[in-house]
Amino acid sequence: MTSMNSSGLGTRARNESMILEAAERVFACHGYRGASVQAIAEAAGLPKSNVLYYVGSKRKLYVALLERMMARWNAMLDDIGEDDDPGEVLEGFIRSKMRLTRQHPQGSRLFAAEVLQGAPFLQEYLHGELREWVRSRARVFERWAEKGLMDPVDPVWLIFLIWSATQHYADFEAQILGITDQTALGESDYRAITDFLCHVILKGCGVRPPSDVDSERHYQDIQGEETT
Amino acid sequence: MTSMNSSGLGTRARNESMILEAAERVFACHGYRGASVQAIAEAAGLPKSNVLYYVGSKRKLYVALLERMMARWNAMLDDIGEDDDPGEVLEGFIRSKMRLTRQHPQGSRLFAAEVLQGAPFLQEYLHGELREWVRSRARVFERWAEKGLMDPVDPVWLIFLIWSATQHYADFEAQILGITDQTALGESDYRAITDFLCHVILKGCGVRPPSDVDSERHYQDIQGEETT
DNA sequence: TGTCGATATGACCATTTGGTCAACTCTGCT
DNA sequence: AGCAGAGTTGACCAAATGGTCATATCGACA
Repeated sequence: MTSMNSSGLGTRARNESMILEAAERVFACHGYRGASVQAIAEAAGLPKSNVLYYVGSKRKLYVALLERMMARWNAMLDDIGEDDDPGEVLEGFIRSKMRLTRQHPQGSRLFAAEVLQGAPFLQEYLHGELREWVRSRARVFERWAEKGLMDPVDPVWLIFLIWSATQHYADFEAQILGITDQTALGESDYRAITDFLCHVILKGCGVRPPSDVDSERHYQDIQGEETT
Repeated sequence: MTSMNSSGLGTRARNESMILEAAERVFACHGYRGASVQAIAEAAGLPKSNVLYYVGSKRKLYVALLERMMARWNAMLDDIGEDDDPGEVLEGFIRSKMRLTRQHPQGSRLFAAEVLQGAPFLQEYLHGELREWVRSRARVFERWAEKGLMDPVDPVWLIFLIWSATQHYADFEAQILGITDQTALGESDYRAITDFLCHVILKGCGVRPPSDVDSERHYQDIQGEETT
């Protein structure tokens, strides 16, 4: 029987998750080089030696965090076909990405920091899995455009537009809070932003929005006017 | 007469600009903490002591770079009024921001890294100048919406959308190159991306595009279809 | 030629870096 | 009680960190 303490997790599991959480914050803030094991240890409330005992090395810790974030991202992706409804698919993509950003802001920033330094640890992933995913989507978008279901925009840039617009609310949170004079973005902010992005992007590439009244009542006041 | 060498600049001016250029690269890549004076010195091809002789300290160098970038940003901003044409203003904004991103990718990344770590050196700027600039724009956008010249979208989020979509092509260049399997984004890429963003964003918030045939022939094939 | 300020740089310093290691405690089992 | 393995941690290391300083060289002008 593996020992269990009051928290319900084994010692190893509990400490490792504390370390991962703390490390995600520190790496997201200062990048790989700028983060020190000492700072991570302090953020986790453990001595440096203990951190290294669990994770082995700074590099292994960093890679583990990146892999966790990529796993979250992959878990979000569902497959699509050219017979699906463009509006539903695009809106679903925007909403999923926004949810990911909201639920894992530190992970999103960690990813941003990694890409900022040239993605030395993610080359393989970017050139492999992710590229294939983007291409498969792009093909479907092109078919939709041929069918007249959306404007003939470059699908890859459309994906990047969605990526950037959603990613922004994690990576540039400090800028947004500074400009809007808030201390945090609340649930209502995220809902409104998501609705805004769905409205502008779908309309902007000529996609008819999905007309599901049952789900979460998407557009509210913004929707309805079609340039009269 | 201040001495002039073969390059036409004084020794000080020449070395300082070399150091600034090198430092921008290194800071953009690794952030403030992750960048070392040694690395900057090597990138500039000078001994570390010489770098510190010119710039005083790592912190002063970093602040100088941020200020230079903010100056570039400020230089880009032109004032607008509610009588201006929404399409022209929005498109001008997108094109200006895209040009800034293209001409100073390292500076853009430097800014991103600074905001990622919570913008400790830019709090004042974000809460002051930049906030007022955003607010003044927002007021004009709202008037346009009241006049029926655009959809009643939240103007602040619209500004952030433009910011993120353009900023993305500097900050996430590694990701874009990885996915599109290129080694660099060329002039034609930037032109096409800019046109794409203008198309989607203007159309997405219900703004009639400016009809200037004379300027640089903006939309080309993409334009013309209005959801038929 | 000598002088003076700007430029250049190696030697050096205290501190911090990632990482190792031996010693220690704790916990469960026989 | 005694043993074993997991967990814990301070001491320690070589390397790198930001920064100082004394010294040396340069170019222009007297």
